[in-house]
Amino acid sequence: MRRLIRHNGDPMADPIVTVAELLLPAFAAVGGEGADPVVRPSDRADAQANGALAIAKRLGQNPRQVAEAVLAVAKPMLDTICSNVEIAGPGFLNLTFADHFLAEQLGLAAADEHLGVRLAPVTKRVVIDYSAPNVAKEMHVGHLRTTVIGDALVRLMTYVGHTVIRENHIGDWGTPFGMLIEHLVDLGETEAADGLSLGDLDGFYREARAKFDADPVMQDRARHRVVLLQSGDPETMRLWHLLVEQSTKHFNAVYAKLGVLLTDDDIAGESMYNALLPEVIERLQTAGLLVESDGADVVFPPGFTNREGDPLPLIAQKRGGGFNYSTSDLACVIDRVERVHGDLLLYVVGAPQAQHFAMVFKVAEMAGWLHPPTEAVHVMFGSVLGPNRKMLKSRSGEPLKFIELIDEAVVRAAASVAEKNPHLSADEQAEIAIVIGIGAVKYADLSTDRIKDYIFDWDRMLAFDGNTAPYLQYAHARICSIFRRAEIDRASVRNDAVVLGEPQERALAKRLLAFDSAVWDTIDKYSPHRLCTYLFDLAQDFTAFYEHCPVLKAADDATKQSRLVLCDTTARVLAQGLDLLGIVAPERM
RNA sequence: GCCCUUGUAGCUCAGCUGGAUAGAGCACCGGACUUCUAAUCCGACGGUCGCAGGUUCGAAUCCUGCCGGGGGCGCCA
Repeated sequence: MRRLIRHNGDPMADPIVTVAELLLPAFAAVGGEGADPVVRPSDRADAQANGALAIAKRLGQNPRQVAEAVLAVAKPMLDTICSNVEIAGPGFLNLTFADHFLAEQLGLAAADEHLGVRLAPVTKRVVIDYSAPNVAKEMHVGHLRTTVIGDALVRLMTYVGHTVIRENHIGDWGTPFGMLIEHLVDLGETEAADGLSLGDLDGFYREARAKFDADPVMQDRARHRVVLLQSGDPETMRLWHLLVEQSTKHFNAVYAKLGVLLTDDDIAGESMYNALLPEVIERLQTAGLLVESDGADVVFPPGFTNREGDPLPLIAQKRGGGFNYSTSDLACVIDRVERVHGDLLLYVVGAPQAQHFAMVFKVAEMAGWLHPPTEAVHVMFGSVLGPNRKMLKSRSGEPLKFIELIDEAVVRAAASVAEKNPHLSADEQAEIAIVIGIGAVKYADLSTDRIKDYIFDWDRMLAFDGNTAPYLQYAHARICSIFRRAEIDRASVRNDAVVLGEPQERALAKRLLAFDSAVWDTIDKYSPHRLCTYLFDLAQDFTAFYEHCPVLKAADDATKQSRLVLCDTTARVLAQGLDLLGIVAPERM
């Protein structure tokens, strides 16, 4: 990958970052080592450095004088990239970038395959746990957020150079499998396999559950079958595998439709950790953490209490010797640290499990399995709500199936495409409808702060105005249209000179250069909505530019070439940004 | 009861490692298509940032308390 380098040897970056680095020595000279310039985008100028106020407070000095002292040191450097620098208010340093600097920086970004986004200074092995559907159950809306957010994080981490290990922690183990396997036996393998391959996983599960609930004989058989499963009985394993196989076919069909990166190679189901579970107990025992309580073997991590205010245990081994999901998640930590050698473990799991993971991570730390710099993070998220602010359900009251969700999105998008752009061929319309429909669903999910619940609203997510995928995709398609119409090769303009005249050109250039910060901000907080907000701002800046600055009919050739660079770079940032979210940007729509 | 999380414009949401007048979008109102896709743009309207204290030169942002929403709190995952 070709990377462009700034004069100082560092890769290029957002000008805000560049100027912050530039100011660092001046602030250190006045405020002492490590004094933060606190550079932020400003509506009074291009950037403002607020660091003088903090220094003044710490040293008990007049903030304006501190700002002046900083400026005295930094002025020669700033003059190379700023057209105006002034001290304002109580001691803000307001910085206006010189047009030639922005133009030059944009030229570098345009020529850069990585669009000016810095690579990670240290490459980590990032293990990302996401999606995690259950075997013998259909994927439903409850898997939407983990799948979409997790996949975006995979793409983001990969983009900045980290090594990413995807793990799909499917629910393929545990007591329900006794019942499911017995039901399979009752139906006969061939018939059961046929039924399952039709995709009626939920029907199969429902029948098994009904039989189990009604019939004590079935309960006995199921219990016995669980024992066989736990002990690795070959015939039982073969039947179990049949269930897993049919289910993963279904998962893969969903992932393929959605454009999710997960494959069979990423499956790291609960069953995988089964062999490790006794070792977890042994190691907890050795570490002296295991306590017997009510017949179960538990660990009491400090800081957790129950209803009565008593210490809350993490149950490692149930009364009677069985294991549970805590045991499994502890094994999982061990595996990801010691076998996979992950430096950063991300768990993209819903917010209700916050306490569970806090306890698991705590116990893993106490046992010495998890220690800095290795870090485990529960990337939690809120629920998807229906218009009534309750959990989203289908008409029948069941959780909305994933396949139905996708299909409806595509049908709705197809209606819009047919209405707005009827002259496209049927094939092309169908293709675009898929990209728009699925993009809309994903974007709606990613564009709000993941920690909060959000209301699932078809009309809003498929609207062409506002912070939606179609709006961004449309901006991208319009740019492609310019090049198509003029028969200009996109790549051919990437080394052309940039000239910034109109305010819309300048605003667009500044925004394009902020892609770097947007990507990193998103990664630092594991919050894809930050990238969404950026892309929406970019699309708005672009359409403003598009309305005010004719490209192909620009006044002179230099302006036209420069605007083509702006257009091409915008399209690339939009397409790349959407791709990082797992969304496709079509060339026409 | 304890813990976690959340409360910003009529609606849906940004902003929350404290910074100068709180931002979008939708809806509503007024403009702009013989002009690179009007699936768009420009403008106007609209908020005691749940309430009350505190810290600070400065608080939507940090701290405390209260009120409201959601979730969790021993052998399901």
